[in-house]
Amino acid sequence: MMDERSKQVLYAIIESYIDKPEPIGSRFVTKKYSFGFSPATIRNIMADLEDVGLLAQPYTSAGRVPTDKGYRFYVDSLFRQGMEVPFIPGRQEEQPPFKDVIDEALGRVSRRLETAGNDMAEVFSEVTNVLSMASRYVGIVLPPRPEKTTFNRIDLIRYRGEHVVAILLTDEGVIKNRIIKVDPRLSQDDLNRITDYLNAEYSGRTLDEIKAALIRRMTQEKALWDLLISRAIGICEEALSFSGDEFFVSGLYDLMDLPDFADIARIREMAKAIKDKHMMLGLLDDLVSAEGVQVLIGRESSVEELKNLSIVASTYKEGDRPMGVIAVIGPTRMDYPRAIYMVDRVAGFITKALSSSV
Amino acid sequence: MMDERSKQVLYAIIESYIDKPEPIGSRFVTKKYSFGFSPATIRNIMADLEDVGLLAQPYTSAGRVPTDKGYRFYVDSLFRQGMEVPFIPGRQEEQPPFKDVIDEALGRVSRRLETAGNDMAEVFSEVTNVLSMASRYVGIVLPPRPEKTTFNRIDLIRYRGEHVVAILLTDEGVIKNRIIKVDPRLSQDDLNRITDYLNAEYSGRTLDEIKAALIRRMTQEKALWDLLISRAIGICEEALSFSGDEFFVSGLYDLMDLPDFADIARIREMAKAIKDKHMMLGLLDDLVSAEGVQVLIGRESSVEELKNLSIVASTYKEGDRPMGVIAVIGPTRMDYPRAIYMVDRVAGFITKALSSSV
DNA sequence: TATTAGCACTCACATGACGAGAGTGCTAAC
DNA sequence: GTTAGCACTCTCGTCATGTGAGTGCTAATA
Repeated sequence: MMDERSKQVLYAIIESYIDKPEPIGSRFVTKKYSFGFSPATIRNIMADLEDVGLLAQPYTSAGRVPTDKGYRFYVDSLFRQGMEVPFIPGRQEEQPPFKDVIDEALGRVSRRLETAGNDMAEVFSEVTNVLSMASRYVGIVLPPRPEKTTFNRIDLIRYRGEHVVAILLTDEGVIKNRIIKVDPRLSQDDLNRITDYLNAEYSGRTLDEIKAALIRRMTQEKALWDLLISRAIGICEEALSFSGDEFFVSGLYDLMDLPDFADIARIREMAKAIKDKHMMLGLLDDLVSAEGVQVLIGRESSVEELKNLSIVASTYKEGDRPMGVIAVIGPTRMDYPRAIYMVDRVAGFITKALSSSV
Repeated sequence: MMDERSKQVLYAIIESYIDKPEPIGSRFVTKKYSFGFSPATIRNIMADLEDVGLLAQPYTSAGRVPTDKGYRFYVDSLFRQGMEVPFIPGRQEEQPPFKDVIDEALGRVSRRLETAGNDMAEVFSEVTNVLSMASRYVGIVLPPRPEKTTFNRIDLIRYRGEHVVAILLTDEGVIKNRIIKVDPRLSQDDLNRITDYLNAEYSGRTLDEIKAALIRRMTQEKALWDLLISRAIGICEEALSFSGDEFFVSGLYDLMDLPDFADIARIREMAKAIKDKHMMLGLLDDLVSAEGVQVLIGRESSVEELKNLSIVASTYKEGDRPMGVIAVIGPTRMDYPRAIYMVDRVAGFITKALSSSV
């Protein structure tokens, strides 16, 4: 096991490197902190840390740089210490208090939303901005997977001849509309009867369940039911079929200002990775079941494009059901305490918004 | 006035430069085309073209590069010739026929939309992608300014206690929903009466007109009207108040692959410019009234951030009313014939989609 | 035994010199 | 009016060189 001193040196290097992405030398460490040792001693410690794979040298006789494993060690220690930044002798606390930033931003959002009455689409979009602003990295918010949401009601409105607009409301405040074609002979009365039926039948169940139920019905008893209901089922089927592969992203451009993305190849790689909705969804979807804030550092995600990026994610819930995921993406050299705090706060905010709106 | 030969040399240089953004030398021109003159003669012509400001030299004794004015000359000649690319002796026609690209893409979109029944939000999103793919630059689509759209009907649906969801349908297929707070004592019957009233009163008028009418009423006769109607007006007011400062953008990342954005500063500048919704809206909004395809080259837009970018834009219409704008943004060194063609086609497509859906 | 001073060594990076190459402008000949 | 010829200019890549930051190792020190 590593002794306390080695850890402190590791943390010092990580923090310094996060602050400025240049290889950290032994002399620098002694100057910035007050370990009470000479550079030579620090050098020995650094060599040891390199041996265990927590630090790396970009080239012989340069300063040291944290490895993914080093960040992992640091983050794990953060979690063990209840997110308190570890002690390092002589550290200057120059950090502006980032906790106020998010308080203020979320306060503004909730005030703004009061008038809008918790339209969740608004919430998600606003909150994505807040997340990226506050973390200074890319903010991502996955709205509730449509299938997990709870059917509140559906309405059908005649629209231009043979179309109806199906408006689907869920308990979570998510609203979907779809234009679908229907038999032009259906009157608004017919439509009303259909919606009455659907609302009575399915209210309070998740869209997942409803889909399953619909399929069962359509196969089992297809000829038996009366025309209206079979139509209702068809319409409902159509209304429930949306892709659900959308999510909110914000802050991509600000990320470009980081020195980590000084060369164009990196920017492109990053943009490509984040644009890859499919991969992103797969990755974040896996986290929906997890508890608390999750951190994926560089190669840990085993996605080649993300090798230089870290993800800090958390689920938000409705009651005790996890509904969706929010995340911050930034360079592996990320201000983890800040990012973790932001993600946690924002996830809490959404959870609260969801429960208060029921 | 310039003689034919000078023009051809200008066009040759512009086309060559568009093909590959490196200063074009006299020798190169004689090799690639067959003017039948020696490099020395071409040099003389080039010097003349530089004198009138159509070409520029990055540094003494480098090849020539087109200026904004040069592109403008080229584009104007395109317009004069009905978009036919000008004649240049000995040009190889190696261009793959780009007209097929867009045909194919738009075909796919319309097939896809048939089932979805012309949900305009879908149309705009799809079409933005097509535009950026086909042009290979950034595609931008401004949906109809909400105020210009025509009220079709409004529906109010009770939702969780004191909220109602207001669903606003326009003739243009644009659907807006807003959650608004209402007096909880209003029954669904009351709501129905309100919508009946609003639908009867305002159907077929533009949201602009309606807003004006609402304001007139609210001030003029506020106490006189019965409670329900005053409520109806209040709700309608709320339902009509949305920002409308959103637009669709696609293809920003592909733009980064262009050699024009080889250095990071340019990318950042570009991203910033395009992200600046306010500026963008202002710029494009001005074009709504214009006829046909508009081209803004570099500094012509008099927006500092756009000095290296060109915009090719066109309005789409509903009937003869211009509803919104689409545009392609790329480097001033843009394949103008292609971009103009794409913008024109896509604008036509949207116009058709709008009219066929009425 | 842990720490440190001293020192030789390594490597990236900035600087400047240099030559090759592309392209020009000009002049004189065609 | 056109072109060949030529001197000239400027960029860019390469190479040599020096500097500085930082290391690892060894021997001296507390």
